[in-house]
Amino acid sequence: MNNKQELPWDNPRFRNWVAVARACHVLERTLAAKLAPLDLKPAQLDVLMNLYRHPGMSQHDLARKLLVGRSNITMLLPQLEVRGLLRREGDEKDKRILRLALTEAGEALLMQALKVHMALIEKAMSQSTPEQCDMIGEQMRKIYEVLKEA
Amino acid sequence: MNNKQELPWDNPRFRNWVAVARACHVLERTLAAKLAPLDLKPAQLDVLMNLYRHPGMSQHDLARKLLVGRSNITMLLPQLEVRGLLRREGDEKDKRILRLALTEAGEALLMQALKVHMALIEKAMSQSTPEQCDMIGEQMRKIYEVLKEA
DNA sequence: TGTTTATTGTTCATCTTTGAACTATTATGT
DNA sequence: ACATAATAGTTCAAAGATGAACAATAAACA
Repeated sequence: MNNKQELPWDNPRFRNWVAVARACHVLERTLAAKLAPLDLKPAQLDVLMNLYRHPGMSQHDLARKLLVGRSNITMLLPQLEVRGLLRREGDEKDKRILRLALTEAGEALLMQALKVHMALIEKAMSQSTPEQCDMIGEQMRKIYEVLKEA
Repeated sequence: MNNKQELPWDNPRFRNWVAVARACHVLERTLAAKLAPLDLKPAQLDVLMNLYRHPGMSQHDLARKLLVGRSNITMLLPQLEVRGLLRREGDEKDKRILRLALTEAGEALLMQALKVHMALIEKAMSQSTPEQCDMIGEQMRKIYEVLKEA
């Protein structure tokens, strides 16, 4: 009963996805190290990035964008609010909702952090042609869509 | 001073990498949900997979493979050892080293978990042609190599 | 040999993340 | 209007991950 041929490691999709996961993991850890001088963690940078692009979003929206629980956001935001990087103001129509936005300081720190992030990604993907890079992004967006509602 | 054109979101590499990270994140969370019935977490599955492929490896080797700290391994292994999924035996030549290997039960559980993992990856990457899939894996392995020694 | 340096694994304090239970507010349905 | 559902955010306890300090062992080298 030799079922070695059915092992995942012989399957290209499996092997290649493992490579994706490993690349993600190592890039995340490298980013954490490079962000340390700014006293910022990857999760916090994700928050700042999303608030920059979607000012006025609620904590619930933010949690969904970041693929984390709402309680995680609750624990994460006060640190950034105390540092004066973002504002939270109650929605006037719906008193349950807190609307989030970056402050000037938050935007300034974000720009510094983005330089670091950008440089790292440039370095990581410097081996890919623009066509390869776009194709990768396209496939990954498909994967996200397939799994989002699973 | 309009520097919008220099923002990362206008950079294809940045946008595409964000898609990679999101796909990774959502697949990891989906995997965690699908592994729950086996009482196994993704990190534990990673351990079992590595021990299957590299029986006799040390905890230090395992930590490097998984891109985590040694202390993480120390905290992770006893749970699996108590469940009878793996063995730890001291190396005879070097008494510092503990050699790791799966038990029969560990191998059996791994096979079940791999079915789940495999099915999920198949579903996620079903939209990609074999050529696209291989190219993605190739690029990701390059990224890993570039960042490994950063 | 004897001393210093490196390596392996553990411990521990700290930080992060998670999910369930809870409060307050809004929406729905009768 | 009133009761019931659903939603936004918080709290809290438990689990996970991290890195520094440590003990035991091995390696390097004088």
